[in-house]
Amino acid sequence: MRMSDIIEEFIKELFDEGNESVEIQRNELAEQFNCVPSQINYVISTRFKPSQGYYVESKRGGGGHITIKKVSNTKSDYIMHIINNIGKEITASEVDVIISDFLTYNLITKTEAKLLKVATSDNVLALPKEIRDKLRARIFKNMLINI
Amino acid sequence: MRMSDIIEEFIKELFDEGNESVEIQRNELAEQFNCVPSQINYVISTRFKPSQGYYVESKRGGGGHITIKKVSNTKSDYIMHIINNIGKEITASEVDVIISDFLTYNLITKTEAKLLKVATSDNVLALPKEIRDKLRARIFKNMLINI
DNA sequence: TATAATGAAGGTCAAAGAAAGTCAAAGTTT
DNA sequence: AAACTTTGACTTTCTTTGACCTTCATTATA
Repeated sequence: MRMSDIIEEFIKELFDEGNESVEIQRNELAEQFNCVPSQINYVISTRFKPSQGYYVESKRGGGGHITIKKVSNTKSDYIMHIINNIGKEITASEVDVIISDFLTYNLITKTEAKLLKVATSDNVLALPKEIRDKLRARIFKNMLINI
Repeated sequence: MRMSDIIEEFIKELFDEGNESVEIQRNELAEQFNCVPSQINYVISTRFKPSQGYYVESKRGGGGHITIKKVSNTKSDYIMHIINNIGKEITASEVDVIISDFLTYNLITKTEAKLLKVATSDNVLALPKEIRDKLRARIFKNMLINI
């Protein structure tokens, strides 16, 4: 196992004790794992990225430290925003646009995309248009809430 | 016997110890069998294809490795069987039972389960019962096909 | 007291190293 | 001849390392 993985694991274990944020000291940690300090930076920048749900702060100088916080994904924020902006009705092609957006930004998996799409497709929702677009909006919004 | 067959056999033996996935190191293995590293790629791409029930992941760089996973293709079989046995209508509670079954057998993720559930729930499908159960069956079956 | 020096952190970046991937040519089998 | 296998040169990706930079707190000095 690589050094970076070991360090990553170590830090993640610190979160396991129910902590929402974890404070480390770069040099201390580097010494503990017998690696150069900058390797800690490498681990943080590859394994604790915002896209992975972490937010990092630090302070230099005497008594400096690095604080890693677990953040509730901005993911849901964006999806929430979309949900709030869908009205009472929505067409299949509007849904399509939103889904490919989500895919582009990696907010949903391919399978999830397919599920969203098929559950809101015209074929499946074989109903009169007035009802269909309303129902689609309801289905879509409710599914999104559960992503 | 060809080198490729020997390597194939060797890897398959690793699975015999009940492992669901096997991790190898390309260079190490190549050295062990006295062949060039790229031959390992050849073996993997000809003998461990998805169509043969395997899924391969890898990582380069220091401590890199290749992970070969056996994928249960009973998955789609079982789901297919369920799909074929859903009639023209289905109730929310029947859907519930099927979903928790799938979860139990790890055929779907939690998110997928939630999506299936919400897209077929009575709340979302606020329609007269005769239409509702038919629509639900259509939505559910079509979603399942896409899992 | 205001400022300068010092030391203690952490940050950056690029080079070196370690694997794995690709692809086409050469060799074998069928 | 067609299909499959072996080989190796070259590429891409990820990790490790180290030299040098910036920031902050504390202590010494004008």
